[in-house]
Amino acid sequence: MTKRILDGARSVFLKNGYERSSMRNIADEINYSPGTLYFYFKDKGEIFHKLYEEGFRLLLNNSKVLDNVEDPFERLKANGKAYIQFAVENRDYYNLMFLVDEAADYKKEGLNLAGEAIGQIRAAVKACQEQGRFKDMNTDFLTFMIVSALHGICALFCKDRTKNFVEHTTEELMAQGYQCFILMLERA
Amino acid sequence: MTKRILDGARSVFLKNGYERSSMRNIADEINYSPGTLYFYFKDKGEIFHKLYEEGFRLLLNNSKVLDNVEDPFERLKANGKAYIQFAVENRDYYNLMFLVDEAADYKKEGLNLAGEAIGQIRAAVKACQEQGRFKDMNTDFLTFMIVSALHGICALFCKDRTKNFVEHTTEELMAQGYQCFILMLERA
DNA sequence: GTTTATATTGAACAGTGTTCAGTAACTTGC
DNA sequence: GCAAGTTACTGAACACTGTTCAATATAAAC
Repeated sequence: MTKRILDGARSVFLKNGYERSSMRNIADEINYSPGTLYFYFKDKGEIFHKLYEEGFRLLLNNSKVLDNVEDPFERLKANGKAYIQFAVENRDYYNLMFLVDEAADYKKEGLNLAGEAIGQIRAAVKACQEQGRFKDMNTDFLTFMIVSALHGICALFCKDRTKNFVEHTTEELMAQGYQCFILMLERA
Repeated sequence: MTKRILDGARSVFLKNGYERSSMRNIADEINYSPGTLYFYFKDKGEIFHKLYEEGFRLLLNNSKVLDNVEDPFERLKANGKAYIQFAVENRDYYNLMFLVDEAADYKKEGLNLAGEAIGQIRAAVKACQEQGRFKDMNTDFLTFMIVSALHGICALFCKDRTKNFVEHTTEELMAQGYQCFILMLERA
């Protein structure tokens, strides 16, 4: 049962992180012998990739409801907020999706989930421009910049690099830092 | 000779990445027995941390010369540019410094190198504010936002997540994305 | 009931970080 | 010069890692 293995892997990966989880850990979790995992999956990386996909579907489902927001700038703002919220609520998924090297080996093949997520942001940016906002800016570069800012906030959070702002909690930093960013986008 | 070990470790770590480098790899590189490394260093993490420090000194030296730039906003812009340039030219150091979990375990003790780097940005932001710029924004949140944007650009680069912008090269994306960001800061 | 397909095992291989008794090579004191 | 002491270094061993594979058990088909 591949589902049983994935359930075990999810539990172990999201508890200890990818690098610190072993095939034997997963096998023990579901009372399997380590060899059995290789009957259903090519290697550790393939199990990883299934959870990587799972994370993206979660993220994309979260942001799909925001397509209803008509005003493109409001939609852009909501997308960013949802993105950060996803990272906070699913820190371990976020790590798997964006900060584990393993992902790079599988990125090319098949459906491009990261590209789909970026596509949503890009579409909102473009709609903003057609409405008169960000007139003098290149769509791709602006999109990349926005994605970078969002990812930066989440990556600092995921790798525990927020302790240098002693005056504020991590949650406050992320929320208020994002508000700052939005404020700047509004004025640009 | 700790220097000999660090030279070997630097060469191996920066070639294969931290997780994919073994103590035996390092020992082989300098014709030592694996056990010898433990005579000079407590564990793999301690070797890592020495190179982590090395990376920060490199980064801080790069940006120290920018203290001469009198205008605070120009200084801020130059700092960001130098930061991105550092990541491009020292991708593996950047990974070690900001994207390897190991670092978290050593973060607390002694001199806070990351805090020093952030302090420079913060000082420039504050000077900008005293000059009338970013008047209505909180210094810490704005600093965090700027650091996030810079880190986001570099983290996407380091983890090879720039392939979704097929139209442009990675270098172009980083440079132009940063220009976009600067443009927005200018108008805020 | 026998054959065939599917599941599952656990030992084995080469690799990992780490420890440690043993040895070699210098330094010091006389 | 020679013994004592310190420092440097070795390589085997331990428990772990991902992965493979012959052997075995379970289920399905005829």
